[in-house]
This record gives sequence, C-alpha cells and structure tokens, in this order.
Amino acid sequence: MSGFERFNKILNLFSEKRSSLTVAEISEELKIPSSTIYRTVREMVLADFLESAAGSYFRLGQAFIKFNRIINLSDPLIQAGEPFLKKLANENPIPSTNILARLFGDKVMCVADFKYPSFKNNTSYQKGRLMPLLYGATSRAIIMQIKGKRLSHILNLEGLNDDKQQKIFISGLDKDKKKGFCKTEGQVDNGLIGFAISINNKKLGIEASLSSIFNFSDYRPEHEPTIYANLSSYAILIERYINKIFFEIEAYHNKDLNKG
Amino acid sequence: MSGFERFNKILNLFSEKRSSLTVAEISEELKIPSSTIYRTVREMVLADFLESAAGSYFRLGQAFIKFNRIINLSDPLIQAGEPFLKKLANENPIPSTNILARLFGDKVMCVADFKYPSFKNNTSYQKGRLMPLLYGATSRAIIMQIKGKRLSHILNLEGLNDDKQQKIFISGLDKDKKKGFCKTEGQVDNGLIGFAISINNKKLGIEASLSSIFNFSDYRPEHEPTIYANLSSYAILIERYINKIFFEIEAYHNKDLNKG
DNA sequence: AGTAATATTCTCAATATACGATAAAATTAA
DNA sequence: TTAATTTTATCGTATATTGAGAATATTACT
Repeated sequence: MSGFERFNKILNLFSEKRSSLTVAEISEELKIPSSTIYRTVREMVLADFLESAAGSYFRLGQAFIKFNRIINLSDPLIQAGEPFLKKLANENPIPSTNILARLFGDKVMCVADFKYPSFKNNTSYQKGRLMPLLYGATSRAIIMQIKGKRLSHILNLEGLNDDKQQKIFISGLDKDKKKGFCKTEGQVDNGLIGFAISINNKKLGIEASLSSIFNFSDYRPEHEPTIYANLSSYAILIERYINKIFFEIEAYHNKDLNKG
Repeated sequence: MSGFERFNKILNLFSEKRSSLTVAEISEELKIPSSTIYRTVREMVLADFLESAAGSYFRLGQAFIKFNRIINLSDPLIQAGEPFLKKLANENPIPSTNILARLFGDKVMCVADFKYPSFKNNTSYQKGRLMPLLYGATSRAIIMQIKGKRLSHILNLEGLNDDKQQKIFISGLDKDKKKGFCKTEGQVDNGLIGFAISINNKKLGIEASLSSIFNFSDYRPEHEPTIYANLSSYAILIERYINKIFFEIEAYHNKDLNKG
C-alpha cells in the first residue's frame, strides 16, 4: 500500500457517525501495525489534517475547514450560484429548500443551499453530502446531461447493471430532457417533492443542477408554472454568470503568463 | 521529500488568490520534476482531493467539502456554539457579527459565524480563515487562556521575540483576564470594535472564544453592559453544552468497547 | 482536416524511504 | 507509587517511489 493510499484510507474512516478514532481502532480497521499508523497520524496532525482530541482519540483537523473556505470563495459554480439561492427561495410560492448540486466524478454533491426560514423538513441534500445518482430531481437534472458510454458506465457503478433496466431508466430521462425539467416526489425523502433544472458549462467541466424542494403537503398543482419559471430564469442567470467568471479566470491566467 | 510531504505541499499552493494551478506551475514552485507531479496529482484526483478543471488546470476537490461537513456535524464546539450565534446577534443592541473561534495548534481560526442581516462591514474573521494570534479581541480571549512556556513559545512563533515586548504583551493580557473580557478597536479591521470572552473545555482540549463585532460608528458606551451580559451568559451556556456533548461522546466510545 | 504544440502517461533502473518488529520513553490511570 | 497504556525512537530490510526520457494522447492552430 502506498503512502498516499494509507493517508486517504485513514481519513475515510471518519464519518458523520464516527467522528473520532484511536490509533488502535485505525490499526485494527486497516489491518496495519500501529507503529506505522502512529507515524502516519503524527504526520497528518502536523499538517492539520487530523487533531488529537481527548482520551487518545483523533479527529479531523482544521485543514479541511481552511480548504473548504478556499473552495467556497473560488469555485465558479458556488460563486455564481449561491447569491441567487436566497432570491429563488423568496420568489417561490411556498416554503422551500433550494440547492445547487454538482457532479464530481461519479458522485452528486450539494455545494450550496438555502433553506427558507419557515421550511421545516430536513432534506437529505446537504452541503458536502454525497447523494445517490439515480433518485431525486436534483440528481436526475444532472445525470440527464450525460450520454453514451459514460452514462452507462455511471449507471453500472450505481448498481443498475441490467441492460434492460438501463434502457428503461434512460428513456425516462429522455422524457425529462424534452420537458427540460425534472420532478420527483418522495424518491429521496418522504413527504418532499423536488423540481430541478440542469446547469452546465462545458469549458469549466461543470455538470450541475438547480433545484427547489417543497413539502408535498404545501404543494398545489397551480404552483408548478411559477416554480418552473423561477428555476429556469435563475438557471439562465447562473449559467451566464459562470461564463463571466470563466473569462475572468482565463484573463487571470493570461496575466500570469505575461508576467513570467 | 516524503510522499505525504509532497502531497501537503501541493495542497498548500492553493489559496484564495490562486485557486487553480497547472502541473507545470506546481512543478516549478516545488522544484520537482513534472513526471513526479503528474503521478501525485493523478492520485490526488482519484481520491477527490483535486479535480481537473478547464485548460489543464487543477483545483481543490470535493473531499474538502465532504470532510468539512463531517467536522461541522461532529465538532463539539461548533455543535454546541453555532445554534447560539443567531440568538446572540438578535439580542445585541446594535448590528453585529458574532464569531466562535478556536485555537488549532498555534493558529486561531473562526469555526462558526453569524452576521446580523443589516451588518454591513466585512470582518476579516471568516469561517475557515486563519487569523493573527496577537491582535483583535477574538484572538486575545483565546490566547488569554494560555500560560507559561507554551504562551511564550507561541508568542515567539508570532514574531514577538523580544523578552521585554513579551512581558508588556502578557501584562496587557493579565489585565483583560481580571476583567474577564477583551475589547479591542480597529486592531484587525478599521472601523470595527470587538468584544470577546473565553470558552474552554480542558477534557476536549478546546481553547476558544465567543465574540461580537460592531461598527464603531454604531457603538455607544452605554451598550457595553448589555454586550458583556450577552457574551457571558451565552459563553456559559455554550460551555455547559460542550460538557454535555463530551459525556455523550464518552458514552458512545464506551458503547463500542462493550460491543467488541 | 492536418499539423504542431502541449499535456499526460508509461517504462525502467537506481535508490531513497517507508515499513514493521521491537525496545524505550512518556503519559495516563489505578 | 505502580501498573497500564499510549506514543516515540531505532534500525535493517524490502519495496515503493523517484525522475529521465520515450511514447502516447489531447488540445490548439492553420
């Protein structure tokens, strides 16, 4: 096992449910001698990826908070989209959670969210949480953008191995594509209904979605036109803004070139 | 150079200002052959610590968003303190930013914040940003908790090498300690005034502070008693809550012991 | 489209370095 | 104080990592 691999495996032992671990536990989980783990953990603590906590436990370190901030300040999608989430929430006809999610490799992750103050239910979509690819409007509006062998590769990874099942799923996606919207009810969370629209920027490799999620009990069919109108107008705004940011980034890089 | 060290050095090239880099740039900065950098970067991309962006640039990857979320959900200080920041902001007599900051090793970092909607100025204290140790009420209320050789070690690291200067600084701290509060004006940001109080939990190794920051132009001396009263009552609440969380964590660990 | 320029991966032999068993030291608990 | 546990240090060996350079793939340009 390579050094980096071990480093990564140690970090991935930490989770929402298991947020602190001892060296003995890590050693046991990874079947690696504790002398080696001690050495690695020490390095990671020095670099702020871990910190030692009470009772010879270790927890994730501040490096993640630091780098997360850098991403928040510099990620084009977050920069472009986050300011609009609150506005979207305010313009929706009923209380909502509004989400900007993005494909990373073969996983969907929420990167920004805004919950209308009086919205009660908690969505499973939370900033930083990896989400299922196949269910929920948020994810569908992303996977909708992917085609061909890359799509079927991803579907395979998600456990949709059967050729027949894949075809059914894809034809469902195609219908949504024609409409230009995704709408799902209760696929991810019971009692919630979600609406989503695609956002993308090829140059920046961004495959994302903007979505509004409501309590099903609040929702009435007559809300639908407003919901769609809001989503699509903000999606356009966000895509334009991403494009603007792209040119700024490019200009910045070129400036550096001229310097050197 | 060890594998982990290189990994860490690569990540630390990324910053707020420089959020994407090419392999050539990394190679140049670290004086390491690009064939090696390519190999390392590929590993890091696979593990989601980096992602490739447009124009052969690389940026920080989603792993940081993911792990940051785990910290947010599990860090005792954040769990205990974040819910109170909004309340504190609402009870303050004038618009404020309210901050929970913490000592990590030899650096102060804001780990949670709440800005009253109408508060205009932007503080330098932002979630995830490393801050100077010697200036500002937020930092002083933390460094106040440290004594003896550890304190002078930290002061040395921050450039306060002179023995005489150290003594002056420490005697200043001592005065604040007696008062139980820190108050500074314009030390970190022009036009802002900050008030802070210590928060700590020895068992969990938490050395932190709770602070309220105001526009100096809004501030009147008659506000001070309310500000102090708010800070101290919330600090007590937060410390109690941290203690409760500590016992929960301990119980959780013991449960695991009985299992195995 | 076709070519040039860049970016990325691959190969391989030398060697630096990470590994793990064990011992020693330091810290914590009894 | 002693016992137990946690953490660091030591060291020979095996091996994974390194970097130069070639080969390939991708992108940019005409």
